[in-house]
Formats: sequence, C-alpha cells, structure tokens
Amino acid sequence: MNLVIVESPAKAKTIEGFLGKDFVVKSSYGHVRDLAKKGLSVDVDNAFTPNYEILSDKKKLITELKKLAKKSEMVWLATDEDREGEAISWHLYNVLGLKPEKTKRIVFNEITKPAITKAIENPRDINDDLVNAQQARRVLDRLVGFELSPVLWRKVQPKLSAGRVQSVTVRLIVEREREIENFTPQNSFKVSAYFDVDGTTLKAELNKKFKTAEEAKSFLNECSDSNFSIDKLEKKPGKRTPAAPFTTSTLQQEASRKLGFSVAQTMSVAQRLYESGKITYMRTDSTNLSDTAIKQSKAVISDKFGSDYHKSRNYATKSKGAQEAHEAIRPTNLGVNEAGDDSAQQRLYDLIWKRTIATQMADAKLERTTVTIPVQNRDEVFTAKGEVVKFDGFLKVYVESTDDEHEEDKKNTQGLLPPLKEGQELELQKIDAIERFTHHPPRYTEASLVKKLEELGIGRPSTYAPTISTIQKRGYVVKEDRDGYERKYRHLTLKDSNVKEEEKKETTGAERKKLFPTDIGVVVNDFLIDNFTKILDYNFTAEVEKEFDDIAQGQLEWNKMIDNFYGPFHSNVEDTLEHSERAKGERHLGDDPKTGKPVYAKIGRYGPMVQLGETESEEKPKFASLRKNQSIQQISLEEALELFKLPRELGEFEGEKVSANVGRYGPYVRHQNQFVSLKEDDPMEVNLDRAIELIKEKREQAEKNKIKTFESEPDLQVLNGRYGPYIKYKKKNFRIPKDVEPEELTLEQCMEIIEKGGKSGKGKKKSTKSKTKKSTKAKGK
DNA sequence: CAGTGAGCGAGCTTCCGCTTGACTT
Repeated sequence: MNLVIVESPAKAKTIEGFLGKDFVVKSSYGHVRDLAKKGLSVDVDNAFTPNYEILSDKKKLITELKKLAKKSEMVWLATDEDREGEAISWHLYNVLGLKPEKTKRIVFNEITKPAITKAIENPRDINDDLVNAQQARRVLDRLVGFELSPVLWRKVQPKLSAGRVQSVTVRLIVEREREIENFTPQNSFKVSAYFDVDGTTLKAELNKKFKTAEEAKSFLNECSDSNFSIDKLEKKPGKRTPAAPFTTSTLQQEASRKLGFSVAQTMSVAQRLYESGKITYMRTDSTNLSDTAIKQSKAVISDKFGSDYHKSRNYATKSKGAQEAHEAIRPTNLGVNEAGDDSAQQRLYDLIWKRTIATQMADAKLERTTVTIPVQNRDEVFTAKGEVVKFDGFLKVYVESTDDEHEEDKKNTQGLLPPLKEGQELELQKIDAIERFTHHPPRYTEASLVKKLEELGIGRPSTYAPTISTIQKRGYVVKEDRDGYERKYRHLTLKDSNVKEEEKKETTGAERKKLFPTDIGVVVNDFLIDNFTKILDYNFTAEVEKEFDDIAQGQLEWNKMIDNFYGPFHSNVEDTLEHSERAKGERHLGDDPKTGKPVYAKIGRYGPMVQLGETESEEKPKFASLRKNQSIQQISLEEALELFKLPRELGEFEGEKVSANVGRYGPYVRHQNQFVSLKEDDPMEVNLDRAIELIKEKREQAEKNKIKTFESEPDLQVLNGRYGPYIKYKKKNFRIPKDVEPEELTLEQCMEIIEKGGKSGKGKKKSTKSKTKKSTKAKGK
C-alpha cells in the first residue's frame, strides 16, 4: 500500500481517482503543527529554536495518519509546492516519525492525471532550505506580533494587536483617510458642444477647462458669433486584449465589482464550488492555465463562436512574491458553462467561466475616430472621439470592470459617430459649460484594498479575507455606508446666441461599503509609525521576503537572519515600553465659554470620549463618550459641549424617573431597571411621551417572546430569542435539546436541562477543555 | 448587556498562513 498526503480533502478525492488501487490518498487539512499557542514559544536566547506543538484539532488526524503510514510501503508527501507546503511536509515527516527510505516528496501544480503521474515518477527529498525559509517567516511573524501587541496593551488599550500584515493594512486606510481630509476640491468649467448632423447629435468636448465662471461665460459669448466646421478627421485602428485568468485577488475584485460580494463571501462561495469539483483551487496567486484547460477552451470557443474567435495565450504571473503552487482559478471542465447549487454559486461560476474563456479568445479590434472642430478667433478646439468595435473578439464574453467611480466624468469617448467628412460645416445646437469638481482619492473597498495589498506583496491569497476581518474585529476599521451631501454647481448654456446661467444641485460624497479608520485605528497607527517605523514601512514585507528567498536558496542561515532582525527590534520594543507616553490621541478642542474650562477629545478606557476640565484639578472633570458617527479628529467644540448635556431627565412614569442617555451599546431610555435602546430617536430630542411609548413596546415584545412560564418558579422562563427558543433561569441561558418541543416543556424537564448544565455561551473555557476527552472526569468531581 | 474615564495589579489578551467544518444566546 502507498499513502499519499495532500493538503486539501477535495484534492485528495480527485487524485485518488487518478491513482490506482495501491494508493490511499489522505489530506492534512493544512498545517498540522505550529508554534505553541502560549507565549513566544521561540527560544530567543538559544538560536531562536521554535517550540512546536501539534494543533489541537489535528491530534486525531495525526493518530490516523500514523496508523496508515505504518501499514504503507511508501509515504508520498504531496503537499503544495511552496514554502508553506514544504514546511507541512517536513512537519508531517517529523510528527509521523517517517523513515527516510520509506518517504518521498512529490509536487505538482495542476490536478491532472499526466501531472500526477509525472510527479510520482520524479520524487525528490524534502528541501530543508525551503523549510527554513518558512520557519524564518513563521518565527518573525510570531516575534513581531507577540512583542508589539503587548506594547499596545500597555500604551494604548488591552486586547489590541499588531502584526507585519495587519498593521500595514490599517496604515493604508488611515493614510487614505488623511489624504481625503486634506483634500480641497478644485472647481472648473467643462465645456461641451452639441451639433446637429443630419438629424443626429454630435457631442464634442473642449480641450480646455475654465477656472472661473467669467472665463467660461466670455468664451460662450465669443462662440455665439463663431461658425463651426470639421477641421481634421482622424481614424486609427485600436485593439483590446482580455485580462488574465483569475487569481484569488482578481476574483475577489471582480466578484465585488460585478456581483457585489464581500471578499469573505466570494471565498466561501468559491470554496463550495471547489468542494463539488466545479472549479480549481480558489486560493492561488498564479495566472497559469494547464495545457488541458487551454486545449479545452479552444474546442469550446471554436464550437460556440467559430475559430476566428480563438487565440491561445499564456499569462505570466506578475504579482510580487507569487509562489504559484496552484493553477489559476478556472472551471475544471470548460465545456460546462453553468454550474452551482444556488444563485450565488451560479453567478460566481458564470463569472469564472466567462473570464477563463475570454483569456483564450481573440483581441477585439476597434476603430477610433477623432474629429477636431476649431473655434473662430480662439486657440481652443472641440474634439469628438468615437470608438467602434470592428471585431468583438473576447468582448463577446467578458469585459473587466474598474474601480473608478468617476469614470463617466473623465471619459470623452462615445460609440459610433455620425458620418462626417473634413471641411463639413456644422450646425450648433448648444454649448454647455458645467462646473465640475475634482475628486478626492477613493476610499478603499475590501476588494480594492486586497488589490493594493497584492501590489505591495503583503499577505497571501489565504489571508486576504481573514486580515480584513481581523482589522475590523479589533475595531481599527469599519465598513460603512455614508450619506452624501448636496452641493451647488453652476451651469452655463449658450443657445440661440443667448448665454444663460443657472444654479443646480447635485449629491456628492456618498459612500457604500467603504473602509473607514476608527479613532482607535488612527491612534494605534500613529503610535506604531512613531515607534516602529521599520515594521510599518510598506516595503518591510518585500525586504524580508528577499531574505526568505536567500534562505530558500541556501545562501543565508535562517536563525542568523532572525538574529539580525530581532536584536534591534527587541531593543526598540524595550525602549518604547520604557520611554514612550501613553497614546491617547488627545486634542484640545477649545474652552467651555460658560466655565472657561478646557475641553479635550481623546481615547479613554472605554473608547473615544470628551472631557471637560483637567484631571489634575480638584474638581473632577466631566466625561462623555463620543457618539457613533463622531470622531476625535473631526468633533468640534460645539458638538462636544452638546455631549455633556446627557443624561437628560424626561419626567416620571408609574412613579419612577425616566431618563435618556448614551451607553456602551448606544443611546437608550431608562425606566427603573429597564433599558430600552433608541433606534430612530435621538436621546437629545426624545420626550417623555415617546419614551413611555417605547417602554410599553418593549414590554409587549418581551411578552410575545415568552413561550412558557411557570407560576411556581418565576425565575424560569422559556423564551424565543435570536437563535430560536431557549430557557432563561436566574439570568443564565440554557439551550433546549433539538428533539424537544419548547411549548411542551414541563417545569421538571426544564430543571433537568438546567442541572445537566447544557449552558450556552460564556462558559467557553469549560467547553473547549471538555472537548479534549476528559470531560466526564471533570464532571465526576 | 447599559452610569465608567483613578488606583491596587491576578491573569488574560496577541501574530501569519495552511486547511475545513462546527455552531452561535
């Protein structure tokens, strides 16, 4: 018997089909061993020796693999052909206690029968240099993460985190926000002329924008006396080529632009398509297509569109630090143009199919026409540009989208122009001069952020989605919609020798699903840049990657490299702990006109807040949390003073006080011990009547959620919650077993469930430990 | 789940990259 170990179970299944009966193919499910979870687990005084432990969820798997390995004549380590894959093989070799003469390392980067057969015929040994490069990568990330994070706990706030990838990712977002804050839009007047050509309209743009309305106006006035005719007509051939096959990053971008998927959603939908064998592996940085896929495309394209539409192409991967352990993301069978179990899968599959097919299709041939129309007695000219597709080629199937939100503003090209010739006189309909404003650089979406990270070589296909989720979980960044605002602009028109000026309104600045830095994100970022400039440098990853490559080439010892890094880094950490001030992001907003006391905005123990008065003074200062849409950077003195007006007393209801305030979970109204969250109402505005209404609503809702109560035990209730029915007993919640009807529960049954201790939530420590099989013993006590 | 913003300082938090399910109060 032969045992083959790959990284993914779906891959194992496919390969098992290619290999004969003598082969058992199993999966390692990724890494099986890692640095121990607790502490550094890197011996910094002893050549940075790593302390590895088997991952807790892999223990069972390892026992199983050990058994199989023992029974096998040969174990084939077939993990991915990159740094991480090599390390997985090395860890497996060690953990399974394999023998050199009974172990072979094989690699293939496409899952096709010829590729696998070839791999089996060409085994090699584990590449220790490559393994060492991975150990260096792993150890460096642990050192950076586990030394920087505690600095933040001490100097900013507990539970924060920093790391080689996440901290630079946050920096991108903070810096973009600053660029936007410092941006002043420039206005100018864009001039467009409309001519009548045999009943159709020809639109032409002026090659100059005017800075002021006066300039634009005088230009329009001069135009009213001008005759217009075509001076030059140029035709040039053009072409467009298809975009490369999908990698993780480009798939995430296009699924975001075309389908509105978040990067996490794209990955989970792709995962399901992969598991059902519809597409190749979805975490890849390679644009390479297998020969079989290229041949298949040719057949499909010739059949569907004719052989004119076919052109074989290979795409070189251009992204920084690509490891190319897999193929590009493509349908496993290009002959299938529809697949997927639900609409999300079907839409994503369709996108992948079209993109892949398009890469093997002919260029689109275009004809670009430029027409020049001078203005008498002026240097400026109008130009009209048209673009006609002569042969659609790949455009028949797929066009890549862009992130540019203001594309319409910029582009000066239309489709087909009416038939024109040089010298032809034109009849003017009207000329518009419309005030336009320059746009600030765009805020990142998840997908455009991934694009940027890939350009910088930061992060890997398997980490783009988790990184974005981490920086949001830590509270550094939020993904939000923001309303736009109304802006006035001037619109001048020349028509029938008459210049008219109008003022119009437009909405601008609205954002959808964009990434914004939070106050804590800004403070942490500034602190890290001040104190750990090197790690926060956009080139840091690229620089260490170069050294990892040297290690992989056998030209550098991995622990020497780490030593060179760690020496200065660690003293930097010590130095910062000792000398740097606590980072609060404090801003002095001005002084309270009533009391003359200073007002500050800063990060407090519980988040962003404002403070009235000095902490050092005898009289205690007043504090108030910032509201959800406020930030330390932007809040004004007036807005801060408003915040000190809470809590507000609204009056009495049923003989008890009713007040409004903002707490940890947002604005609320309080009555006795009842807290009612405010959703639409403003705590500054809400009045007693409305508050009473809300209190009554909440009581009704609570009543509705009651499934069952017992007179003899008022502390116990069966309730309907977010995740279905549950039992509430003395402020603790208990899950109801699946086979029980909640309506029919008796008090005795309830008490039994409670005593069994099927407690949900909170008691996490117990539940994780009990998984490791000693649970019965623990309970026995 | 809900007022805080300070101080004793136990014991906790945290990284990146490779893979899938388990399961939420």
